[in-house]
Amino acid sequence: MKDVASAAGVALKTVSRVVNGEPGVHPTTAERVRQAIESLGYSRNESARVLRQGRTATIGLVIEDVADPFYSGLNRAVEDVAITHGCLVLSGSSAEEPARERELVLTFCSRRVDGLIVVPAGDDHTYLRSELDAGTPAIFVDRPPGPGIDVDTVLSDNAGGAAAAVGHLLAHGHRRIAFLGDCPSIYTAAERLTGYRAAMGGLIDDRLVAMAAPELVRVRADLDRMLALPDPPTAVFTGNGRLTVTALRALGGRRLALVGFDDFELADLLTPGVTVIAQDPIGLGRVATELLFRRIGGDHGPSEQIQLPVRLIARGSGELPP
Amino acid sequence: MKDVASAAGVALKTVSRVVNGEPGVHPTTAERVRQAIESLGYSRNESARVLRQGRTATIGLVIEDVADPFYSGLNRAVEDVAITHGCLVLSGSSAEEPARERELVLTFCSRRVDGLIVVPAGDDHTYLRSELDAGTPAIFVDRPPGPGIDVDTVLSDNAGGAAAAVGHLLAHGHRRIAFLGDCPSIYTAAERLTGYRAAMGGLIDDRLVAMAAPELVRVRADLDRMLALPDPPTAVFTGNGRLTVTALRALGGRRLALVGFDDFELADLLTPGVTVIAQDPIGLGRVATELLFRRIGGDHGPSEQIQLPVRLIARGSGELPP
DNA sequence: GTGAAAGCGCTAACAT
DNA sequence: ATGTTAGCGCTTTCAC
Repeated sequence: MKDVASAAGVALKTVSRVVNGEPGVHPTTAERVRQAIESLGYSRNESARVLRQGRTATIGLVIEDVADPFYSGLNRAVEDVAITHGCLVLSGSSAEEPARERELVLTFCSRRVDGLIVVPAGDDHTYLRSELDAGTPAIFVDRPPGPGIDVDTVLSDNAGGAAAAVGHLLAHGHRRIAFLGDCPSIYTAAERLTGYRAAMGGLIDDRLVAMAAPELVRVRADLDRMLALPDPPTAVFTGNGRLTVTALRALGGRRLALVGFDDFELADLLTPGVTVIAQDPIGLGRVATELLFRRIGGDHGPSEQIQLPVRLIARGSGELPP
Repeated sequence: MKDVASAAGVALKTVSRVVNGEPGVHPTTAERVRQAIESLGYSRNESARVLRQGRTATIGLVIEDVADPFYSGLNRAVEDVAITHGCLVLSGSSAEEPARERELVLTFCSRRVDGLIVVPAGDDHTYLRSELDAGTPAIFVDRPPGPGIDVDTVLSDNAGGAAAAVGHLLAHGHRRIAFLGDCPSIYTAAERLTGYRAAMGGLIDDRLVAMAAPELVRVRADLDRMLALPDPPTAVFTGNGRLTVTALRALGGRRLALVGFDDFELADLLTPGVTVIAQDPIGLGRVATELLFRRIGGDHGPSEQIQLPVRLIARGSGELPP
């Protein structure tokens, strides 16, 4: 910038004004400066600007896995909103490991991101306390923070969606409805179990409930065990997208009514089409990011807990008779 | 840092030494400094460090869409390699728009990223010349740069894969093989057309070749037109993952042998399973990022053009008889 | 083993 | 309309 200034025969500040489009520069001078910038191939050093202004024009996004279709859709929505605010997105995958989540968040903070969007992997977020106090806004998405941390939260209606799934199967005549959920330590899995239980009421049979990581071997064993019961399930509710796919593989040809939590591409092309409770990952990302920019903009109102609706999409598998 | 120094009763520089783990600090002093850091909740300002050192420990990644399964897999691979080098990843979606690609790249450059990984949307990359000259390494992935730009490139064997797909269908007795490709202006689409033509040899019939964006209405019209010919195709080769899925939807129940470029989740669960030419998005990302870090590390050897193999996965749809 | 001073490239505040 | 000065928080250099 100094070189540009001397090349254009003006002071540093004038170059700064031109670069930032600030008013109060004579058009002729401005043009001269622009020429100098062009011929020297100058481009402003954002790091220095950041250091001075305190704003990085960057937000940090921690998700479970940037390659997961659910989270990558959310990622895209975050990016699209960020770009309208002139912000870039630093993203990282926690891989469902609390330590990695923490490390990513703290790294983002040391880079002085303007705000954070976090899909938490762990349930202890006390490490965030000092950053929040220091004024870095954070929004939790998909899952709430651990106890004692008061931040904005954007969640899907997990329990309601699960209840709707079960209600749909009940309405189609099923009474023996199994639930395959993810590890109960994961918030969403626990919520969906709650919704399942509420909707099943007195029909609950614990032998029809299995909760663990979505591994093919494990899911196949669970299904085999349930189907070998004297009164086997006639329908199954799977607790997330990966479990749905794993269960379909495990079922092989066996036809069982099925409703899955989470929509996925090609659900309509399978035979039968897969009935799902569709979350709105793009909506989650968009709402969270808009809220984040309100906070960055200085909105210090009480923390908000937003819940987004889910919707049932009937495609055939959930309408099979018992 | 100043506060920490005075709290610990030492000079600024000593705090810096402790923070950076530099040698030459008395253990007792170091401990006192660490206590001060702890109690003040201090964390180093990376922006200032960057300003001073010139390294941002950040790389920029421009892909078509962070939400696309192919590119999000690549994104994850880039992240995983970057993290082993202590780097974070700024990612952005070009949405297949050259202007957006350019803007993202230049924004990343003005933030002084240590390196760039680009899936180009446009074919004019002269705007990168000055950045490359300034020493910012860039790796192009999936598609090569426009003319006159000499950078490292990591591509899949598009033509070879397409030829293998057609060869597979020929081996199963097909002679009337259609090709549904993406816009021919996209490098990969053009390469795959080349491979298709080479493998078809004298069997080429231009009425069986259609290239345009993967929209359901258009793909359905193309297929309908081809299937209404006096000698309709008995097989189709689709030029990318989205076209494969769109073609499957457009075909509805009609059984036609099919091989698709790009693997996708659930390809094995459809009936019949979908035979594909599988690219290795994770390999592309990993190889590109490893090469990038070699460049960042000071390797100024001649630019490399790397081609990754693809492999055919037979699942049923490509083995249907004519 | 420790510290003082200079300066990275920029912008904010205050001249002129 | 333009220029001057100070300083963002850190690392580098060199002195103690």
